Amino acid sequence: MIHEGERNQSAFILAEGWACSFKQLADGERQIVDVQIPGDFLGLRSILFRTADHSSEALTRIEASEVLAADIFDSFAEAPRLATAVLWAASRDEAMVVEHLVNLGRRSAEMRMAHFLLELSTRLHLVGIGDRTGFDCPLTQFHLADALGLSAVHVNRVLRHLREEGLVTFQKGHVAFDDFFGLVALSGFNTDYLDQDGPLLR
Amino acid sequence: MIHEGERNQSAFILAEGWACSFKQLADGERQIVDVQIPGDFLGLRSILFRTADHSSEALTRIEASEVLAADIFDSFAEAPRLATAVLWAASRDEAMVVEHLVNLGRRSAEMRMAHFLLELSTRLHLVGIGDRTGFDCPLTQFHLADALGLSAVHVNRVLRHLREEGLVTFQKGHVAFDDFFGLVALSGFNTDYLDQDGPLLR
DNA sequence: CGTTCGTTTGAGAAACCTCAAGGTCTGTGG
DNA sequence: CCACAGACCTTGAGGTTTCTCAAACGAACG
Repeated sequence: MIHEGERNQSAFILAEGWACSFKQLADGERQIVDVQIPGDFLGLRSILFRTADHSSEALTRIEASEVLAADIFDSFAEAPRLATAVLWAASRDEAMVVEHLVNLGRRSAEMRMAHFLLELSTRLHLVGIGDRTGFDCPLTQFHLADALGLSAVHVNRVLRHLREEGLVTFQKGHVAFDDFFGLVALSGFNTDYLDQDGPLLR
Repeated sequence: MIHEGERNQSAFILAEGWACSFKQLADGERQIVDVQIPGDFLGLRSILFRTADHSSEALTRIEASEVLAADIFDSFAEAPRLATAVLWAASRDEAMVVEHLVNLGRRSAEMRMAHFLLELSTRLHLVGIGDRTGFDCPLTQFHLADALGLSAVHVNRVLRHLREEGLVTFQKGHVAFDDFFGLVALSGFNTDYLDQDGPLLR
């Protein structure tokens, strides 16, 4: 959908399915920057920049509406509030990346996993998918490894440990929260960076 | 200047000096998200969100001009291109955070350090400070540790090793590149995410 | 019925951390 | 001028986390 280094890319709004954005390193390693779920903007940075600085990939079959760069810029002239709204969306995106940065920089593997699953759950809940008991998740352990800066082997051990501790069970594409608040306590998860109730439109 | 959790914060444009934005964890650990140098926007996210999701701190004596949220939003109505420019600035900001994320997730301590110093050098050069031989830098090893997700002790060892390898010398507030291209090769540094030559204004 | 993809487990190694102790430099008050 | 405090840097020793390599297992699929 979006390829790092290519020019004149489009942005999309994801209507159905999951995708992820990532950066690939020269040695073949990759870092997943964010996961997109229905309702999310996809590739906004790649239209503002001449060349895309990241890649995107579908994780499931997806439905998305293309958003042309020209349409966005034109709309700013007609509806300034829309500019504020788009800026807000970009900022919320950045806030999530920042939280992921904190995750990688200052939390242990288990805290990272707990935090990641809780963020996903919260975001999915906002668009009406899943609940506090769990959610369906198409990510493999390899995806989790690339997102959390871990090896796939270690991801497996971390998941086993969280399961044995009675906190969360991630098997066969389903995340089941066995102790939601235990997970929150473990990870130090705080929804402030997600719970913004929309752009300030005066 | 900006405090996580507080409301109705202002944004600034840094005219002189250095600052950094960071997030503090419950256990006292902190993660530096980004360093701001002259010319950088500071706290844009904290005016779009009702409450600031991060804190900022001055690293030197600084001079900055306050930018009122209302002024920004009002200007969108009068000059739609300004909206595009601000959105572009926010996106460049995000691109840097993304690159830091890759740094923490997929690079070794030495590559992180090399990448970080090269990014700083490149950004400083863009505003006319420092050159390929080095630059003055007010960051302590504690700051580097908080930025790179390492312990201060390990930062010290990494710096020593890079110095012994003849790559870079960071002492007494000055970074001296002993082998600029060796550092670039080590870190896999690529300026694409910084070199955007300004917003696309048609 | 073999292949592929994802998961699971073990064993040993590497990277990084914590604790602890000194060292250097700078500013400050006596 | 000297003693002292505080901030920062440096080094050692030992411990923990996470990685790599290797092997095997199960489910899905042609």
